Amino acid sequence: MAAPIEAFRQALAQSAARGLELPEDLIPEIVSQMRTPDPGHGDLALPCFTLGKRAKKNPTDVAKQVVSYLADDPRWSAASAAGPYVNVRFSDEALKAAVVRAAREPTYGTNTVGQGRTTVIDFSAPNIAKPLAFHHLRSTVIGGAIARIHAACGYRTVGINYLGDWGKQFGLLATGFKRHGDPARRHDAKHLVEVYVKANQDADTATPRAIMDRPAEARALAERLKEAKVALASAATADEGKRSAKTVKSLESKLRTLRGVGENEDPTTDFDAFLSALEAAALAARPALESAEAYDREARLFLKRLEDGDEDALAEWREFRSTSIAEFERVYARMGIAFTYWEGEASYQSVLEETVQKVRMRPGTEMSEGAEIVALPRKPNEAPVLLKTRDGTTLYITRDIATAIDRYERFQFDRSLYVVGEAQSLHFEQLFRTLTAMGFDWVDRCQHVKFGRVHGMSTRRGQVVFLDEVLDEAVAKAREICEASARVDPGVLDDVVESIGIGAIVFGDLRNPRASDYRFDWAEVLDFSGHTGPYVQYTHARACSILRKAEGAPDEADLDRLTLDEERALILALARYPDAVIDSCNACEPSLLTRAVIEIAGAAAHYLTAGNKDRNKRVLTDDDAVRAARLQLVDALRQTLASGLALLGLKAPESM
RNA sequence: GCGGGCAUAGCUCAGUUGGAUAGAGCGCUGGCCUCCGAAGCCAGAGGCCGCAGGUUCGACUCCUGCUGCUCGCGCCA
Repeated sequence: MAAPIEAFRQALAQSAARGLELPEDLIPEIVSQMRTPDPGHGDLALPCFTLGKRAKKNPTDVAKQVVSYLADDPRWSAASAAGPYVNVRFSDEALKAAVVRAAREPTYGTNTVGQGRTTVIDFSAPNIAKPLAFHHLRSTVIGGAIARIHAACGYRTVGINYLGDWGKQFGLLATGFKRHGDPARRHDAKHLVEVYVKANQDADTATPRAIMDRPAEARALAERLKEAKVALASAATADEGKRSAKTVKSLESKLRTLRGVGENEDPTTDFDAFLSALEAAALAARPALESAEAYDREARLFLKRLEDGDEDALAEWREFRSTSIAEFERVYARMGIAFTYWEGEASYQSVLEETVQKVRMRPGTEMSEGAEIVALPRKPNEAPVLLKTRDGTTLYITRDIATAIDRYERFQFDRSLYVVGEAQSLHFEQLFRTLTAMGFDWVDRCQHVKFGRVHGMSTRRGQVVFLDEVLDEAVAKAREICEASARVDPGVLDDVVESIGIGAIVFGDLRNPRASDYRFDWAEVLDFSGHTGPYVQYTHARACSILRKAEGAPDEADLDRLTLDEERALILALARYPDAVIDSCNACEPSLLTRAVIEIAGAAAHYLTAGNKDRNKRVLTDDDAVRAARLQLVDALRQTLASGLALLGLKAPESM
């Protein structure tokens, strides 16, 4: 299915190139120059600055010339030069012919650019023993959308959920269960999470250790503070003084942050009292550290048993693992997420040693502070790539090297995408660099599809927020509104409110460029007005409602009867949809599609509301021929919104 | 300390890879339900695009410096 706008672009570029006697291979460049102008100017604009350079002519003259080449092409209903810009307007006939019929097909927006090619997408990736939490939302939702979009573009799409199903956290859960677990609730995933949280606290060595380090840290800071104060007193210039003052201030604030609970001494006024308070706390923390270390050892021991193939330990591991997975699947189902494969660290345990060997062969390894690192050139201050700890255990980069190689061997991918937060940029940089150094030429097909953070989600008393509960809250809000409007058949109400509530969350996450951070605000999330998921769903439901009244769109209609400005704007928005699918696929950027869908819904809302004021603009008007054409357009709208929402991971209820 | 990211309307954010008069949602002001769905539509007010330079036909966009916020930085993933 050729994308309508792209066809117009190609035609314009071709006319320009031919007319100016420029080589055909400049066409992609010309196309890339094109812009969607302010609607007052036209439907498509071509700035002629670089084109002028190519033809060695004045851009204003070039624009005039290009316009003259478009004169007898029925594709354009208007073409004009505005200074160095060419503005064209698509002829209504060409536009309608290219869009309305096509958009009524469920295949509208699909294409074949990925035909015969494979994309592997690694996304979501929760840890067994931990809950599917709010912070998994982005990877899950973005990854799911990217996977569906690739499939729509004809790629063979392999979605992999790479579980954190191995490692110390598992030992913590298993050993913690003996102390805190309720045997009757062994298969209750929520209970396992509670146990895990407690076990994690039991074995927390970092906190007591930090408390014990504080006195030394405080002394060092105090020393630096003293120096900074001297520097401040003897500062020769105003600039120097400003810098020193800043240093003093920052050191003082660092000192204050060392202050724990119950220590009210101000380090800047009475340092000795402060220090002795810290020392007392450090002393008191020793037993806590010892017990935490004991629990930690116990957990590591369990992991050792697992690695040695101890059958009892493995049986327990399998049991906990499947309990967790069942819970994950329940939540994924709510969000319409599916994976081709569920894999995990555990399945790569056996190849890790072999992987380390490969790295040792090429590019080689070095020992550093007892750990084995990859021999790679490094930027100053850059952390090395640790292959093995000083205890000889491997780290996650080792596993990622192994999985990357394995995935290439299994799927011969053309793209391998890792939908992981931006915070792990360094890790992926190093992973790809290591793979390159190992001699794999397919590394450039791998991409870290990074996304920004979500700020401001209250972590209720420091605990993680269950994704499930976030969804529930939005669904509850949707129920409230739906019950008030009483428009939905009670038999499907549960499904409908589920679609709307979850849709609001998913759509909200996909609305902005994935790399941007965003602020999570409950008031905003639960407000379904404005350009939200429910807004698009609502528009879809309106279209469905009209089609219901008319008992469907007729098979035949004369599209020339679509003459309203509102109709043209809607058709134009529909026309841009297939390009949005391709663009969002190429850039792995679902927000491009989200925006296109919002544009369509906006144009549709405008059109459908115009009928309130002016009866002649109603879809269900008296003139049969007009009514037939309009019904086809509304059907195209309905279909396109449904397809777009589906690609983004939203359901499209027929009433709400 | 080193490295990355961000700074645009009161708030939350877009800005099509350097193009025309910088947009949207929320909030605010005013209008529209004898109903093709008001979860909607229309109109309006609201901007030193953080600051200072530079690059060129042209800069919110690219470069340099500064300020502020944020994230990451060896044996966790």
